[in-house]
Amino acid sequence: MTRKRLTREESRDQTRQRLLDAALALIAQKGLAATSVEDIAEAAGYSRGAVYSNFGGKGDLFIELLRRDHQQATAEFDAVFDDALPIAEIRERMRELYVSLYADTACFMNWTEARMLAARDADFRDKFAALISEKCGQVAGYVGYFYQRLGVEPPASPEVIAMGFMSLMEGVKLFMLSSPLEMRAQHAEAALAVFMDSITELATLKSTP
Amino acid sequence: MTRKRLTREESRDQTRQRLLDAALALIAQKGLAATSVEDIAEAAGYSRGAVYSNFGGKGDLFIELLRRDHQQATAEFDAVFDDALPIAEIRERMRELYVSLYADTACFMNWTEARMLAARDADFRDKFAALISEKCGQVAGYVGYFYQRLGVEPPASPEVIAMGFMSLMEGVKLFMLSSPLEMRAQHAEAALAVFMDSITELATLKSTP
DNA sequence: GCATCCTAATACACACCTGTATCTGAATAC
DNA sequence: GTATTCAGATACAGGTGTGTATTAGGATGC
Repeated sequence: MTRKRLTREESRDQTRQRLLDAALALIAQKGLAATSVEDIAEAAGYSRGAVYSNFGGKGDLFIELLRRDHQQATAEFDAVFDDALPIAEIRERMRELYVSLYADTACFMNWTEARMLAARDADFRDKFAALISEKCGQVAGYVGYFYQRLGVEPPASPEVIAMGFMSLMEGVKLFMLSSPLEMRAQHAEAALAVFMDSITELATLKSTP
Repeated sequence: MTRKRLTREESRDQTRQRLLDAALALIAQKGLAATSVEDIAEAAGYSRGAVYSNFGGKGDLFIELLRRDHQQATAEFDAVFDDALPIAEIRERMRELYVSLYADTACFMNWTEARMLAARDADFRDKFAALISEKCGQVAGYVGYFYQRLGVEPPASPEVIAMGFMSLMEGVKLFMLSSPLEMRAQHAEAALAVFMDSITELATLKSTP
């Protein structure tokens, strides 16, 4: 019971975080359209007024949710991407990070929901673009770094490889969540391995002719 | 004006097809949740009564829409997959079919919407599974056929390769529609080529050691 | 040509959501 | 300790949706 007395600002931030947490879970579960402002507020332990007081509305809150998630991921990403570390260490940490990110189904569902929204709504697409652009840059940096370390000419620009990689991941994950009987976890791994191994094996073969 | 006088059954079928066509376009554009029964009926030139008279409701109509699309794709698929034709001919026709299917954005959006729904709703997932299962079988058959003709051991089961292939396609397409500035058409092609070429090139290399 | 049947239109009852406007009570300032 | 400020609750007005029950009118059968 040593709960610290919160200042106004801290309290407000706590409210925002709780609302975002509730929205994360609910939207992942029911979808953005099926989730009402009331649902979110209630799940967070507030009333609708709290949402309108803290965000412009449901759409605004959703963007904020994506932004927060993106920032968190960026922070974790940056922590791994440290030039001082040996390449093997970076690779291993990156693999762990990827596994943990990939396991987060709620976030995945929300990003996919966002993609659908972006495909349909030009306004949202513009806001979404800023986030995706950064994310692409990060992954492309990682891809370029590894091809450079390997001393192999990449089969396409790092940006293109990065986007292909992300697309493959997202496609496999959505397939798995929507058709779990067809695409079991082991199949997903195998499918990813086929594509990834082909690329890396080919790169390795070409690096030592 | 030689419009044939329709029998009741023909008339009813026409109504159903028009409703499905309208739903196809509207749901692709606005999403399932944001499309009301009234929207669909009105776009098709009917009133809501027509929908409830022909389908169980919006959800039922959506499943029917997917089923119809699946059947059409199956028919086109079967037409190409003819053992009597030389392999090169099949390959070329398959490529054309794939390009035309891939270009159909409205259908793609609806299938992706269906995937999201399936990921969230167990009941829908079961109905969806039947369609996806068949589709996977078709593509897997195609994959197996080609590896067999090539005389190369596939790097994974045809089913797994098929699902990986489908996931990649869908992932790239969704990326392109949601982030058109990042993933332009040429990038999408390049990204697909990287993965596909790696696999086929590797297979070819291994077939002639 | 009349009775029947069936498709689709219309009317109704109910539920839900949004956004704004107003209010309340607790935190801050002096 | 009183006044002020602000986060969040509550009330309200308006709009939209669903599914069912009823109705109208053209197609079918005899």
